[in-house]
Amino acid sequence: MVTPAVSRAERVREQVLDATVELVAAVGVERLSIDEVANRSGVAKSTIYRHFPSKQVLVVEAVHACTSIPLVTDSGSLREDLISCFSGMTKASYEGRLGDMMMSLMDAAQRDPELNRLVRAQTDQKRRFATEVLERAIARGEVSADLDVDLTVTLLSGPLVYTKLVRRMPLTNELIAAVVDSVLAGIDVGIAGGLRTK
Amino acid sequence: MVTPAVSRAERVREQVLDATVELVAAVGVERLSIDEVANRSGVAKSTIYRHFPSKQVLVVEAVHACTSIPLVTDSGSLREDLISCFSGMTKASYEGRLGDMMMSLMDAAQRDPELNRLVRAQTDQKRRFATEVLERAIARGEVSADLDVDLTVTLLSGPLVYTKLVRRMPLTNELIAAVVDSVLAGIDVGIAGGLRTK
DNA sequence: ATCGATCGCTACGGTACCGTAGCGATTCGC
DNA sequence: GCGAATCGCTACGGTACCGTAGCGATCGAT
Repeated sequence: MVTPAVSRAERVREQVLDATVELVAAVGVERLSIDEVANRSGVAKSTIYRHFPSKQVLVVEAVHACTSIPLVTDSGSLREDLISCFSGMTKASYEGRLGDMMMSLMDAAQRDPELNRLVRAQTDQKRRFATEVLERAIARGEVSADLDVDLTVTLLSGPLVYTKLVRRMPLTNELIAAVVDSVLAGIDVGIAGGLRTK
Repeated sequence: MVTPAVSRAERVREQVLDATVELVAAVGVERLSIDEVANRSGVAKSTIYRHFPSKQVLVVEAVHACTSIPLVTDSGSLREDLISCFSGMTKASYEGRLGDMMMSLMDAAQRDPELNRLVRAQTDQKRRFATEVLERAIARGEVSADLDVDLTVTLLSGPLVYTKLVRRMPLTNELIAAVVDSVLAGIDVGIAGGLRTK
């Protein structure tokens, strides 16, 4: 038999992580059981333990496996960049497989230091992307340097996360645009009026 | 012995609910066990089952037991009312004992219809309070009737919930005021400029 | 004071999951 | 191809929790 494209070890690893993602999305982190992962993945429980020493590690790697880093655009327009940025980020993190895990992940992160670091790192990264977009706008004079960037990121992220996680409503492009436009409108008159030059 | 102020049944009920709140805050809804509630409350497991037929019911009643309805002020100033409204609501729901349960509660609500109704009802009620405040401002002409009230409530609630649940940072009065002021600034110029008459 | 209701306590069988071990079968590196 | 590593499978003892039952003690209403 020829050597397959992916080794057996890799194939096993993928199957296990895939089943883990499905299970966490379905029953949550707390009720995730290795037995069930073994059943769904078709991988023996003993083999799972050979690859992942603990449930904690398994979940962390499963999250990593379905985490994608969205592109940060630089169109020259703050509005366009923010919409693009938040559209990419929210759809990557709060929809699809990762989105289905997110709530349970955040809950478990309150008690698990490892998961806490993971979730916090992802949150911080998303905030950094948005911060970059805002600081570029400041650099080119589109927005006043007096802008409270951190608050603005919260004003932008909050409503979207709240809509998805708490209200469990879809994150439409219309909503993202409406949030961005509303916050930009606030920036326009925010500090002393006419701070946004464009 | 004289008849106590509260009957034994009431005292038992309180002890059980109290221990349940503590435990849910500590280990989450999923890992809540009746055995542990019995240990912490000093109430026998069999007695707990006499009062609460299932863990589901127990959690729901425990949440009800530490839920308070904040007052909705009517100062005549939209800004003051919003700050007062969100200050009361967020501190009632996202801080203290209920706040410690909230994340786990929302996670469990994704899989438990009963908890889902409970969480959704609380969210809807908070939104209704904020909606009332905004509609009163519209009625007295402080804000244009064209205002998208639902979006505005999301713009106000989102950043606060996000700050508390996702970032796990304290909800200071400064933050609440900053969010309210930012959103109000956006409303001012939001639709056609100068919609806020005051 | 009495008597029924309630409670604390203990124990039970049943279930689910843990993490490990042994042993053929399969696969991979050489 | 051949040896070694890996895997699937089964089984194991141990733990935690479930929901129920029995029984003596306590409480509460009359």
